[in-house]
Amino acid sequence: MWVTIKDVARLAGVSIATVSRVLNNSSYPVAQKTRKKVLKAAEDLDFQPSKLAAGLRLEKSAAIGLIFPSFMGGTFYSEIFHAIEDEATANGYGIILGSSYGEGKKEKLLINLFRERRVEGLIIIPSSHNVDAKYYQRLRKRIPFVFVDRYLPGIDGDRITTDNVKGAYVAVKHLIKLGHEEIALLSGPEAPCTSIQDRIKGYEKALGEFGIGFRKMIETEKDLSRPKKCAHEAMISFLNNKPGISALFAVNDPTAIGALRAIREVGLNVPDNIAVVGYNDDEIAPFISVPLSTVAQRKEEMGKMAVRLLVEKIHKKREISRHIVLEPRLVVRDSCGAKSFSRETVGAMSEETIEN
Amino acid sequence: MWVTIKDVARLAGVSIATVSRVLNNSSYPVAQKTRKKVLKAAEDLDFQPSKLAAGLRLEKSAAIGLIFPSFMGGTFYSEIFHAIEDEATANGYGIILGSSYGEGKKEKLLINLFRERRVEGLIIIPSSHNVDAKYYQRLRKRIPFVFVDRYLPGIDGDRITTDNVKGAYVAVKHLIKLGHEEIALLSGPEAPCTSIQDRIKGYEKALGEFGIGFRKMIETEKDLSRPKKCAHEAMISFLNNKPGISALFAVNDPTAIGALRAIREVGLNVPDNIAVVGYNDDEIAPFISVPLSTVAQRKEEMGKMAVRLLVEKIHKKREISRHIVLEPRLVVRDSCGAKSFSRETVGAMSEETIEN
DNA sequence: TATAATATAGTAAACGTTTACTATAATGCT
DNA sequence: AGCATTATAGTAAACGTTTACTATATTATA
Repeated sequence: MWVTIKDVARLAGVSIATVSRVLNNSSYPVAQKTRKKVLKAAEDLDFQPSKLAAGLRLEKSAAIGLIFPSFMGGTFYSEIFHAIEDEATANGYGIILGSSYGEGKKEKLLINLFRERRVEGLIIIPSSHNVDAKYYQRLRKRIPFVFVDRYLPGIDGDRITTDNVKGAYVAVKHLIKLGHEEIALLSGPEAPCTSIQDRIKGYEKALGEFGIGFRKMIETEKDLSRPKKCAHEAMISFLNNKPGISALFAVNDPTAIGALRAIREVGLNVPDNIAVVGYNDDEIAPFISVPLSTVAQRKEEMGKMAVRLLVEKIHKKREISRHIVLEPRLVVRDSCGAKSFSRETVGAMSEETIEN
Repeated sequence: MWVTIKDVARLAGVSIATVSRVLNNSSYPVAQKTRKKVLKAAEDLDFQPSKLAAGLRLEKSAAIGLIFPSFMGGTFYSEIFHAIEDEATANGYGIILGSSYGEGKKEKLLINLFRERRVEGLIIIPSSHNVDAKYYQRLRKRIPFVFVDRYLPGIDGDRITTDNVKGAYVAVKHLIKLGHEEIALLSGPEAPCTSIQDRIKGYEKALGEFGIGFRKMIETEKDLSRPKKCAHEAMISFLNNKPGISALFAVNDPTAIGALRAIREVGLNVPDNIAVVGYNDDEIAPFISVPLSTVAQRKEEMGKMAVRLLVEKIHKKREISRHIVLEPRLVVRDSCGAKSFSRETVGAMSEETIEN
């Protein structure tokens, strides 16, 4: 069925060893004219060397596995994905992809499938539902992996995250500075994961620091594929109870957008009646009716660094785990009432990357 | 490094043939107690059979390759991707993924890489830039593939698309029926591909049918990763020239959203000054300031059918090509001034699937 | 001219599976 | 008991590479 190195060898009138050497341009000396014959033959036959066979022989697949919850939650994961893909390609790795839908079970299944394909490492945005911690303990000894965006608290291993406590803290503090005291928090459709939990901590921290007693968490339904709808519904029923809030911190932009719509629908105005801040700085944030203030994450860096950490680990250049924490950045637009800032202002936070 | 069938055999005290038979639960008879021993041993060793080795031996990788332009253009491709993934998983196939960024060159590169990995088939949303037609002619004889959403005009092969001429036609006709005569078309950041070209045809067709002479195409920059920004900028500079339009048909939702923002910014109102219709029915469409009227595509069906077509082809159940054309559906919301329709109304178009 | 060194090419084993073929033990039938 | 049949398990070849090792031709050196 497929053209093999043997076919090329026959056509070129040389041995398969020679073909292999030419095609991998190995350092082994091959006469120029032989080389040309081989190249010509390979070209003529449209030869594609089997990575299955090479992988078997070399005991490396040149592939890494990626596990994402879903691509439906705004552009956040998409941006990370593209960064990972670019960096992986640049490093000669192919990508095998699966979605966990936030389910630990599906995640474990995917990991096992990927292991059967002998991926050399895994990049995982871990689920927070039905997670088998023991499984991960065991996994760590068998294959390198890196957590991105979130992590599993009990599990040691490389990870790269944003400082979500800080991000949320800065966002909420900003609201407080604007004079808000009744600030609610809207959580998204994902089950509580570290990144969200940390944002909640940041929210609590800011409130606590300013001695604000008012706190309200709005929970949504758990449909990962329709984050805006979930947020919209939760918010509508929340607002119907006249909660008397003047500001809202949404744990991500899709959620914020669903909320924005709900606020409008009950006849209120953003930012005058309710100020809103989101999280992620999705591509769409500047383009909605009231441009959304939000906490930006360094998505591209996240993806890139994830691959680099992984490659480091694969090449055994390092034994101990690294935790990279990226700085968030508050982006103030109109939705939190800072109209004096004009259209877009970047908060004064440092952008340096902290490693620990 | 990895646990092999040999290790399992040794631990269980049987031959590797037996292990293989048990683990694949082949029809070949194996004594119950032997089976148990093997299963136990495999479990204890956390054995993962190598798909590289099995693939080599069986001459099939149980993987398919996916090529998307990018995941940044709204949720359209994300939804298709998830549908493909689900259906592929259900059929026992793994997914290898790459983004072409709309570039024929990158696409070709990816296809070759995927072939080296011996994918059994390809699902491609083809680029329209730098495409090597001859390459595809040749490819067709070597590996099954299916085009989704768009296709390459000269190339015969399976494909599944939406009837884009009709979709655009219905959308524009709807605008005309509302009394609009100066309707502009806003194209997106992607290079002209069949799906967009067909939408343009549908636009022309509707205008022609009603004897409307006014037609205006607004072109945007070609940055696939920032569709809204591209649309926004193009639209701003378009509106600054006081073009005197009363309606806009945007070739997709991200573009429409960028335009909406631009319209607002120059002090105009949607739908009163300018009515807008988009295309795709992205998840966000109902949630923006003015809920977006748009043409819905059957994304899930698209993804599912793509896998089914491909699997059919892989199993050689069919020689001739199939073209599946899905029906679009106009979803009328507020952005085109049909406020009498209340919040959301589904157009009366048939939903049946036409095959030809 | 004989010999060492070098350039070039080929042979064969190994990677981890699956499976056709072969071998042996257990059972059924007369 | 003797033979055919069946149940069960093992042996070895093959899939397409890479590469250590071996072989030969060519060139350099004395």
